[in-house]
Amino acid sequence: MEESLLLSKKGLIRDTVSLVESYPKVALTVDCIIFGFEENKLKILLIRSDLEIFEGKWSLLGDFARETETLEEAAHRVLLERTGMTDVFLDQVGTFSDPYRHPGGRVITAAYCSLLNIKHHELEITENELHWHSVKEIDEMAFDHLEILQSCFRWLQKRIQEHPLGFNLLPEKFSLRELQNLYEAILNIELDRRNFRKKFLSMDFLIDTGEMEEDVKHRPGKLYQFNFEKYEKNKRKWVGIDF
Amino acid sequence: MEESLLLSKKGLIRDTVSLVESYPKVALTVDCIIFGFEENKLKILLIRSDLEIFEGKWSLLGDFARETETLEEAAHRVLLERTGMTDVFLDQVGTFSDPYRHPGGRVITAAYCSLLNIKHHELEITENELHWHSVKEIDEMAFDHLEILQSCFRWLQKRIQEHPLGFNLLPEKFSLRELQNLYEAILNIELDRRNFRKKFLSMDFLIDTGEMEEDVKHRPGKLYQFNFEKYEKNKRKWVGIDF
DNA sequence: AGAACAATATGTAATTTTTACACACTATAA
DNA sequence: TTATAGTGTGTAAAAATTACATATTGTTCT
Repeated sequence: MEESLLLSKKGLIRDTVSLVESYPKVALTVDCIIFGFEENKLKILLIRSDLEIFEGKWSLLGDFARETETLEEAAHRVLLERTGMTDVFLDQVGTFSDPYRHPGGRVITAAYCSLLNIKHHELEITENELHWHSVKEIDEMAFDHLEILQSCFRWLQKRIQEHPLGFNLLPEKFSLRELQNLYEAILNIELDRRNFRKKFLSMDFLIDTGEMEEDVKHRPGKLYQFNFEKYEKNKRKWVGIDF
Repeated sequence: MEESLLLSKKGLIRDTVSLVESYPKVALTVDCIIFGFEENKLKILLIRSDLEIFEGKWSLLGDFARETETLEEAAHRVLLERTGMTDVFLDQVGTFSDPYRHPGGRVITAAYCSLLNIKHHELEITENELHWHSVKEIDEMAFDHLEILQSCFRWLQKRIQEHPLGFNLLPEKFSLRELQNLYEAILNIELDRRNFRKKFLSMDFLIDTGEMEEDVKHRPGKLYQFNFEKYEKNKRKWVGIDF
């Protein structure tokens, strides 16, 4: 084999830049699926689509990825730009690549899930009618965003049974009832109050704050905190929640 | 608001094509992580990298995605081109987007996992030294492929405990011992023979073929088949394997 | 042919986890 | 003061998991 600028003696590719330039290029975006929990309902943060073709339809928070950032960084940036949040849990759920999913041409999008506490994050920016929607009531969206949402919802259902992610949706201090409502709402099942309590207390990462609920019109329940430290330490051994 | 070609009266974007054209574009590839099982070891199909910068290093089977195919279609195509297989299970595991993961510039890659039976798929094409490698022995790869492999391996470990995917790695007819070897190899644990048998038989999707192992130098075991139909039917109720 | 060997096949008792409940307690509201 | 609607705790039965023992059926060695 003759040596050249493109190929080495052994026929290996030298000019990787030209190689990459020869690939077809596509637009790449991230979409953030931001879950919250309020009034015992799972909610999601949406904006109005700003495309005429989707006039009136709701859309996920998304943006194209910049040249020098990872998709995860892009998702964090979108989250920051839209909600002002930093330091938040984010997980890649999937990448959606139907060539015709965007009316303007090929756009691939990576979906990132985030769970946050609605009360802790008052919406300061409400451009494009940004606000919380009850997940159950959403039946139509712009692009393939309904499909993406459903995919993320299934992911969440599975995830909260394996990891105590749900705590990110609750206030710092919460009652066992609130925790149970969260699980019931997301999994769409009813759970036995006593067995639920037993299960979570036996996992041993709830801290009794000594405080009680206030402003409830019945006997107030104890308030707990999530022991992140203990959870992180015992993570390996911990297998799941299993309802 | 003035109506224009770009914007509607309400300020909504009309020209979606220009919108997408304004996004930065990146090269997009798929990489196939093809697992197999042989000699009681989990294996993966690799080729030699054809980039000089990675001379001698091993690389996943990958290719850029074409303009009109989904990533999943691209993965199926790669699989077909490299192994001749059609009709195979494929699952998206994740998308890797470090801006510097490819020496020639930004290339995003989506990882797809596939499990197949090595004996059923003799390698006809052996270009680029395509062959099976023991997963345990791989400690260096081209690009970020080692990271991708590890990510897929963890995915597989989790997945075979939730779904009977492992059957795709075995011959059509297999003994319980082979099945146990598979689980032990992938999960890297030892399982009690009697309890393992009990667990799988109670799941009730193994068909006793009536046939026995041959060419073994000890008492031959029964051969079973996986009852895909029954599994599909009871999927919803079935929660997992749980070791 | 017979004995040693190396697996398969099956069973069972003890333990742990899950499930299905009952009842006492404490705040609010009438 | 009492009814009501929650919280907080316990417990017995059922189911699942675990830790084992023993019988069976081939091969191999002498």
